[in-house]
Amino acid sequence: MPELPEVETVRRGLDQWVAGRTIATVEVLHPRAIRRHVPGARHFVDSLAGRKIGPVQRRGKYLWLPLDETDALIGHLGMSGQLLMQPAEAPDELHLRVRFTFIDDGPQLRFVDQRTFGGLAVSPGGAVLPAELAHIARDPIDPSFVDEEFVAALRRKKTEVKRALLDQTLISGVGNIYADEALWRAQLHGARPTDQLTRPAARRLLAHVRDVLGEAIGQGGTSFDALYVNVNGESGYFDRSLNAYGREGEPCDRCGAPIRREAFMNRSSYSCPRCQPRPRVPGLAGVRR
DNA sequence: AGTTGCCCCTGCGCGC
DNA sequence: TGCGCGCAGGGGCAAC
Repeated sequence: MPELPEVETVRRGLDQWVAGRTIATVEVLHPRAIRRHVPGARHFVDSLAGRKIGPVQRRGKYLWLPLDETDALIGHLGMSGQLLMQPAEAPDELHLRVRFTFIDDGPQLRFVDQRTFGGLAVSPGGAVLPAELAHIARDPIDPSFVDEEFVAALRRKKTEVKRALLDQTLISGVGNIYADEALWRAQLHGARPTDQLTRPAARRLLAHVRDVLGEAIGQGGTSFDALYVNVNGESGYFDRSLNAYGREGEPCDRCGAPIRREAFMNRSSYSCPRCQPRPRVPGLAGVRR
């Protein structure tokens, strides 16, 4: 569920609550939550106890907590993961997977994940940038993101533009909601072939991606239900600003035509049938419906 | 080598 | 009331 704005909101909260604190104990309540930590649960627990956490980092939808400026604890929220700060006396959440306590006896850090697509792992030597995240591109909020490199790489691809936006090795942090929102703003249908986009069109799309992500961060992300909340259990408010995602049948905020929903990769895409017409003569990438 | 699908899970809302 | 189906903010990896 969480995309860049939601993960960034969690990162900021985590940074306030855990940076500078030292882990006392770690409890793994579900093995799937650390399946990416190959050496196993015992090793995971042992390599975290006594470690001091540094400033919380993010790339795309991944988070990491530097440990003593050497290793890192990597986290991904998947579709339903939460990182929550809780007092020790708070009852265990139904889907509590991993619990961290600290030597200061302050609030616990809890990883809660209904669908278990998320997970945690320790990255040896990963404090600056975990090697496990080397394949993740920079996100468009990152000051080191190079716009013209993205524009060129996008236009080199032979795929549909929405698929490209979701490709975390090309541009990270964008998921199903914000891809649809950026495409709505750019008035592009997601099935448009990337190699037919002009440079100006690609630049406009990138600007809209960056804008919508930034605005959503300002609202604390998008919450449709209790599955996405920040570290204090609070919802975000960007759902009020959505123009396309989840709005099937509602009037387009630009032209009034009813927003359409189309099947896309076992999910859905939302767009305006008038502002975002399907590509006319489909190239090879545009045949699929 | 680049691109496309399948699959991993749990829970909720809907229609019958 | 109950059950089956479709659907949900993601991504790794096998198969083309």
